[in-house]
Amino acid sequence: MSNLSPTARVILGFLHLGEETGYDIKQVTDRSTRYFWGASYGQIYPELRRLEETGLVRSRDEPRGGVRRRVYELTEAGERTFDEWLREDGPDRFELRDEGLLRLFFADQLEPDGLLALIRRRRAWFERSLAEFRELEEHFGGLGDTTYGAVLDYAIDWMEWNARWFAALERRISRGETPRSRPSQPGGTAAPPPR
Amino acid sequence: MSNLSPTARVILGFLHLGEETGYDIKQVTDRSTRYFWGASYGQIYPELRRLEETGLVRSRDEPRGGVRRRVYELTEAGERTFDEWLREDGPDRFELRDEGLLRLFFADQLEPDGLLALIRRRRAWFERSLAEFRELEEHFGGLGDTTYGAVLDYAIDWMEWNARWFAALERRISRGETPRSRPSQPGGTAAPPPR
DNA sequence: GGCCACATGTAATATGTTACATGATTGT
DNA sequence: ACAATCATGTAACATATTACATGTGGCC
Repeated sequence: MSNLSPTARVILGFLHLGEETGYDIKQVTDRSTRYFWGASYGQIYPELRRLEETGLVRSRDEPRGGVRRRVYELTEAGERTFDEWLREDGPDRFELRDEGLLRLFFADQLEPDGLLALIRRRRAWFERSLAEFRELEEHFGGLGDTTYGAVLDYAIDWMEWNARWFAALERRISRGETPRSRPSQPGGTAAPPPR
Repeated sequence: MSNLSPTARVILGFLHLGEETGYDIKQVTDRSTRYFWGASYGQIYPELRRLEETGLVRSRDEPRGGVRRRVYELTEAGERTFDEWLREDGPDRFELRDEGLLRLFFADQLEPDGLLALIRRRRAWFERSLAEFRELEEHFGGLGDTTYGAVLDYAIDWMEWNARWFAALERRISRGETPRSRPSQPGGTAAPPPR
């Protein structure tokens, strides 16, 4: 029963991967897990000290020149706890806060043009997101056959799927059709299989 | 510039749709917006009073027998504010907290069987979710050509897509293949962890 | 009598972001 | 000289969940 806070997991994970300081962890989360599990300084630094009290990490001062710098690493207990969490069969937290979806949910009072604008903005947002993830992929140069690479694949596929879904809805609305096309799939096309 | 808190939007939306009491709003969010925008009593009741102070809603006591009951409705200012929010061109909050994805991200240290178990659980979770949404659809008997019906369609399609994506990943791993099927970068077998 | 649904509310707790304060080093 | 980056940290605020307290009315 690992009683880790969600942020603690991110921290243990990145210490495991070799990150050293709280600053490092923040930098790397901002380019990776941010999209499904963020962390701010206000969480990271206090959590690092809690983890040290619990004995899951240890630290030492390792200044770079005059820059104060505290380097952390996992203890054996930390490695074990992290590994246990990875294998645990508990329910995974899954939470979404999506204001665009909320708007669409309540959008029946909008005239077609208003609705169309809303959908168009959403599709555009997903397309920008997609471009962002593709840049990330390019920046990291492939990431090899790693599971974090697979997560990036997932993000890219997901954004593509979203862009397509809302493009299909957009077409329907702009043709003067109603927002639902059931029982057939949007645009008549089934969701694309993962590559 | 509507300065509504997210929960306030949900409340205005459901009052607009005809819900009356804080209790009603909680019931209906639990069967609908919960998946992308939840609300608990601890938010709803205080928020209703704040909205009344701001003049966006008005209320009266309307007991049912001896059961105390406070009925709310939108004022004109409330309707206007809500409509403005629907049309606003601001950025929409989009936040995801997905522990399963976090696990997959860090799963490189697992042996194939451990990884497979993780993926299988995730696929199963999406399949249960899908069934849940389908039940919802059945329960509501179609929902007609409404935008909230379209949101339910979206949820169903999305869960289907997820189940399929992870089923594909599962197949790859169970065949002894690597987690990624993308054309990988030339020269690179094992890329170093992100630094 | 006991349980469930209706109905309102608060307190404690958890979780998290933002803004700010501090200071060294590196590059322009 | 100044901006950016490295690096640590805290305080204030925002947001939200959970658990609890309270009570009516209907049903078996």
